[in-house]
Amino acid sequence: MNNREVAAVFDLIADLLEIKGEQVYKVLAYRRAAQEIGNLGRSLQTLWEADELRTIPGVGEAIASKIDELLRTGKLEFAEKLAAEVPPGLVEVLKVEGVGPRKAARFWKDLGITTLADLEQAARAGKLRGMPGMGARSEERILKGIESLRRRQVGRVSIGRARPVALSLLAEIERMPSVHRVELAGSLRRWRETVGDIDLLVAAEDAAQVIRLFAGLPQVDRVLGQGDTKVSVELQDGLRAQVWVHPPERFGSALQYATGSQAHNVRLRELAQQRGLSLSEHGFKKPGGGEILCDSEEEVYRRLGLPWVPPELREDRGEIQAAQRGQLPELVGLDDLAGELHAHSTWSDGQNSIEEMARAAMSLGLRYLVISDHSQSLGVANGLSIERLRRQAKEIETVQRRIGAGLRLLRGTEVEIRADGALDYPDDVLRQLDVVTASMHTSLRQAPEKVTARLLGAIRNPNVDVIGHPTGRMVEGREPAEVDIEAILREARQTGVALEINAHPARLDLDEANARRAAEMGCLLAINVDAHSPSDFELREYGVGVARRGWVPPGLVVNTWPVDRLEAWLQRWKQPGIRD
DNA sequence: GCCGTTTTCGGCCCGACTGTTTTCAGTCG
Repeated sequence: MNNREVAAVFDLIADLLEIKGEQVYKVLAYRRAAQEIGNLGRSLQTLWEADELRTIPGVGEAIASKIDELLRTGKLEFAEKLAAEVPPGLVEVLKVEGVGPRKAARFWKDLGITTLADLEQAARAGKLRGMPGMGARSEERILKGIESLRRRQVGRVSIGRARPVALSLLAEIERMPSVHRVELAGSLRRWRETVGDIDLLVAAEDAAQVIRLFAGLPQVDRVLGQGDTKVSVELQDGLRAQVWVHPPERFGSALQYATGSQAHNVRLRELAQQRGLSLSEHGFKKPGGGEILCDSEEEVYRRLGLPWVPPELREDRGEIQAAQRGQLPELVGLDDLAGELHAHSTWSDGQNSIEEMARAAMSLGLRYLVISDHSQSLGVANGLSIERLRRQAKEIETVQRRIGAGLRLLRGTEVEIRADGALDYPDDVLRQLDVVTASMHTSLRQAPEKVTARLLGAIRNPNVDVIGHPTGRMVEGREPAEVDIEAILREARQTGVALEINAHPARLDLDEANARRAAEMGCLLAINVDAHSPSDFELREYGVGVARRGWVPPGLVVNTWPVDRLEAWLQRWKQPGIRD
């Protein structure tokens, strides 16, 4: 069983226990464990073998022994007994908006409802309105919730889809009267790779007006909920958005609250309690009455004795302890990126010429650009034969002369790691290139040993500088190859090969958990956008978001380095005495 | 079920919104 499968079991247990009416803190404990395991960034199997399960936060004696049973037998007796007690179909019912564990349990015990279909039927037949606290409007709401659940299928959408929509909403709100300031909040501001909904935080005097105007925007399909300080809507394209409006003098605490994560906020509120204060989105409440207002986030953190914590770190994954010790990591930023190591042109499957790509990179202030078109076996992407690769080198030279010294063009390739593990160009061809990125695009579903061996082979080839999108995962829709990521990281650390954080929002590979593990181990990384057109350069910020969420400092990212340091690294095997 | 510069037992955040109620429970983030 892999991490995700184990996490799913604990999430299921949490749902079932909740319906059963088990005490909430037990339920929370299972959820916490599921979340930690899901974000572990290293294989649970490895920790299990080393008898280190208890080092995972939120994993104590009971959960550790359940993990042990799962990894040994692939099953969990506790979960099976629970599933016999509480119908697992109710888990779907829980996903309906407005239905929580209490109602789900009532539906089941009073009406025998055990599936989403049962619930729909009962609501249509008007059987729910007799229950305590429920009337005809509740039935309507539940039917709408079921419809919406089916339409949305998956709850979260990729950040690449949500962010542009969010920015356009933000621009609309900025134009509204009495608005001082608008910021993205929630998981978008934290740069999570998927987001549940778009959260926007507004500082304005006239909250009622902002809420009214927002609810009336043409993009809004329907209003899900509306109050004095917030409004929640579903947009025409199915995305959901939530807007909070607070007066400017409370903006800091409100932004902090709306940014989350929930787990981070819980920790902060505990810290506030230790200081005899109560923290909410409105600010701090003092015990005898009286308030402390915070117009900036810095002020919120300062009152808790902490430096400001970057939103990307706010997940309760050690950032609060690090802040208390004054040891928050220095994080790589978009401005740190000096060059791009992964760009395609019309020579393979890019949409623009080398010169167009170069000029676009220059206009963004980049100092170097590697042209890395696909290699010969990747026919679908018009991969370059050795002959075309040679001719391309001449064009790169020509373009370099035309554009001048402002941008250094480097000759590269994205060489295919073939299914048998061999690289798609012979070593003497690779040796003549400045930067070699080796990637897998085919046979990603090979057995773990095989696909890991392919990557290890590429890393050990002294001509290879970067491993491109190492696991082959796609944010929406494709699982990563089953690579032994620990082994890959160890080997990359050993050889000085950089692992790519592919910044394209469809990929984001390495993901944040693997990026964090890589940074912990001191592996070199490269934040590359894999550009196929000039506009793709704009997407680099998504890769930076992943890196920051992975606590990656700028020094480990090779394309933050100036060109002379980069070149010294590229020459690392060519110095005599090394690796002979 | 987890966890400990208050504790190995007794805690474990805080408020808005909804729908149904005359004061609140449930849900959500």
